[in-house]
Amino acid sequence: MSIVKSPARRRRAPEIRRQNPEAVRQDILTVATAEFAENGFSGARVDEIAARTRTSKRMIYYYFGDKEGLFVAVLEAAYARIREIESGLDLAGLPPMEAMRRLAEFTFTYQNDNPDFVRLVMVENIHRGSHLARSAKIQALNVSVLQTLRETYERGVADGVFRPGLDIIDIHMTMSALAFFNVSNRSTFSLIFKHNMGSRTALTRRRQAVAETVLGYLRR
Amino acid sequence: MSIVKSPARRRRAPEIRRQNPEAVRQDILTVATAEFAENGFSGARVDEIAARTRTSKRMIYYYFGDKEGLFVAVLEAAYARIREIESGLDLAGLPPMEAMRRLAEFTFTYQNDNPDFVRLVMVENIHRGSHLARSAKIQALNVSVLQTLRETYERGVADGVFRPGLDIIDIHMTMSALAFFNVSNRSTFSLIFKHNMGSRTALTRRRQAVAETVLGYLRR
DNA sequence: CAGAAAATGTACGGAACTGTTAATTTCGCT
DNA sequence: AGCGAAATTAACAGTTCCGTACATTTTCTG
Repeated sequence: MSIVKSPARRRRAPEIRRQNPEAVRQDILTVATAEFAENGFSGARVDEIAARTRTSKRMIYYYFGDKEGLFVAVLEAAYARIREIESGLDLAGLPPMEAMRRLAEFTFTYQNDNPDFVRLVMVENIHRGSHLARSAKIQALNVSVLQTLRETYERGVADGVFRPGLDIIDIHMTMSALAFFNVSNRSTFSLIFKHNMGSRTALTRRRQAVAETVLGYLRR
Repeated sequence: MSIVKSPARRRRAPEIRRQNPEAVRQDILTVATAEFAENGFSGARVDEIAARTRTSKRMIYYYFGDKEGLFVAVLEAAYARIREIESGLDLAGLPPMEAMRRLAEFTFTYQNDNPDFVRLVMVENIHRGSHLARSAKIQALNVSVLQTLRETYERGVADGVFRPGLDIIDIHMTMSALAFFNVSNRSTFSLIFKHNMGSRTALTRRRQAVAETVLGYLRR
């Protein structure tokens, strides 16, 4: 899938170059992320992405092959970003209950602050994960989340604060679902129930409720 | 929005007619529902819908104006369907805890059995609810859900089995989120965690976990 | 500095799509 | 029976949009 190699073999004066493949690639990715998140895969326009870029449409096809290739790259980059930040949480130092609350609240806050990520995942699910299926990196990236979760859960069981016998995947799914839905379904939900889910107070309250819900499921 | 009147004024031999506006309308709606759910709004093709219909493309424009009008009609019909079935649940006769469990399990099961509905809602959320915003019916349809939920919750508080002070919307949101996510994010989630969320046993287990989670949040 | 490879700009082909025009058939009513 | 309205058909106009062909410039290698 990667057409371009890392340009680490040139010898000198790397700063003076007029051409800058990596920057061009990144520029395209940034613009494409916004466009795909806003309009979905079919709704996104390659011409529109090209227009908002500092480069031309020709470059999109040069680096990413076609529209689908571009979307795959966008998805990979988005997942890489969230996992990188997520792995920075230091949960091992906290008591299990606190650690779980922290993880739940982080998940909620991150997704709320990064609606583009949520929207990209929605779009990819509409397409039945067909693009993500091509990426080998994805799975490796996400193993760590379960690892952290498992460790925290088992500490909690040993301490007697969590009930035993639960499935790690279930716990993760519950956290993700509650955090995700708050962003993904905000439009229809707010519309139908005339309830502004995006306001500062609503978010604080909901984050609290989500954490409570997760902990309630775990608590002995 | 309704262009066609109910054709109840003809006198005899209604079965022998060659023209049948209501059937044509319904035929279009059924086909369009599948197409929009499968491919999203932008991905859906009017020509494709027309081809799978017993009628022609011109009829789509005749009855629904344009592609957006067709999508609005599809959404309205989908919501009407789910709410109709939902209102058939008789929760007032059950003790509060049982009633809540029943509601949570129904929500889970319905959404699982009707992925097209879930997908249409996803699509509409990608479009920020712009289509649903035109429909006045939608809000009225959903008031009843909150009504039922409120009544059940208050009975539970009076009985001392639910803790007081909770927000009805929060409860509904939690139920919806857990049920919805299980369908909406199945593709990416299953892919990333190599966990088949669609299998019979996984569904039974998860439905149980979802009910537990909701009740855990409510329990005193 | 030459020659190769990488990167980029321009312009356009042609398929895919939405929506329309105009003409025809069927229906409801008196 | 016959008229006006509703329903339906067929063909197509006008865009939009993905992807490419071709040419050119820039950078790298030896």
